[in-house]
Amino acid sequence: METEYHPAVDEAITEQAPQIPRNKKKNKLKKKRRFSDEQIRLLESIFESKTKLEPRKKMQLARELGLQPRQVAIWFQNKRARWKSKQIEQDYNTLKANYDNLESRFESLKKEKQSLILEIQKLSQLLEEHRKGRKGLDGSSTDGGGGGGSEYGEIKCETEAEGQPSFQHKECLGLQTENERDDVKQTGQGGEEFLIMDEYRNDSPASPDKFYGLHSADMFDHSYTNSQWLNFWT
DNA sequence: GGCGGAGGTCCTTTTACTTCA
DNA sequence: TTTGAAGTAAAAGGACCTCCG
Repeated sequence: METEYHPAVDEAITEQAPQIPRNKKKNKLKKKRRFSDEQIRLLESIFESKTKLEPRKKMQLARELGLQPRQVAIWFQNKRARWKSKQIEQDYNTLKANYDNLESRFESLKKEKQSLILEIQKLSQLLEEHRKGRKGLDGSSTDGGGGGGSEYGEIKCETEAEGQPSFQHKECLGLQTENERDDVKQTGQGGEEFLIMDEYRNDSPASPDKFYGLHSADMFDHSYTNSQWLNFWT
């Protein structure tokens, strides 16, 4: 709360800048008055350029303001304290804003993670159903056409990267013939990806980094603690 | 190098004053 | 108009540090 300054009152003070008693208890009649706007303005302007006063400058300033050098020193002292607490408040606000920002990013990533998990579950289920279907048809079909039509119309092979099955692609591998699948297993191409899917299906605690093929530490602030990440992924 | 005084800062508390319900 | 609570700035007091003789 800014208190209003009364010039009339102040005139009395600056004229007779209080003799500062070291022991105020012995001087009950001591008057304490606020500094004038002009005095404050000058003090503030000096403070802006330098927060600490050299003794010489202090004497000079005291003369200019009609104050005791000690009053000037005390004003600077109090001003530094006020300035510091303001700085702390500003720092707090900045940190809080950063924290809030991170928190909202964290929440949206959590949601994204959930929807990806659901998607994976759906796809795994489809894959499983398809495998069962293929087993039932074994011997009755020798179609080696490379997985043309399918009852699972929603799964489409969108990329065909020269025999290197992509993540999407391996779902399509499930639609290929047993022979082709065996080829993939033998060459090891895409094998680990099947493994990952199996791990996921078996509810094993597959590492998310491994699963998504990236490192969380690269995506997020390194200051995030292990336990916090653990909470995130569990 | 250790000592003590002077003078400075920082931190906490007290005091005087102002505002407002 | 008076009064008391709350807020604020000025000042005091003490701990600590540095410099200097």
